[in-house]
Amino acid sequence: MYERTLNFRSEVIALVKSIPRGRLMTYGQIAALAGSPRAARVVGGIAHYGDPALPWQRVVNKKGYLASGYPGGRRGHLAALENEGIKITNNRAPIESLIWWPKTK
DNA sequence: CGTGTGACGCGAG
DNA sequence: CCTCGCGCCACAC
Repeated sequence: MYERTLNFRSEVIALVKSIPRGRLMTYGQIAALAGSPRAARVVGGIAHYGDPALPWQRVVNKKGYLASGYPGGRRGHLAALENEGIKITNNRAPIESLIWWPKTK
């Protein structure tokens, strides 16, 4: 279906908005839930050019490392995450314990 | 309207 | 263990 692409952007936005404070999701995870498991890059693209008001600070890469293009750089990203109670060590977040799954238990 | 780049991820070598 | 390359979609120019 050709409306898959339109849904993709909407899904990504909806997913990002649904991430609770203090929780994290990965780009690949969001991409997969939005319908394209290998479109992690696209999520990054939406993050940069899309709606800046969304809580993108709760989105990190699979290793838990911070985003380079975040406003203020990794430093700004780090500050935003620590502001939510997430402890960052060496530019990396403990995603294993903070990862958030919207529909999974 | 066509092309390039990007806040990523994973398989192969 | 490491480095390299492809895939994916959106958005800027």
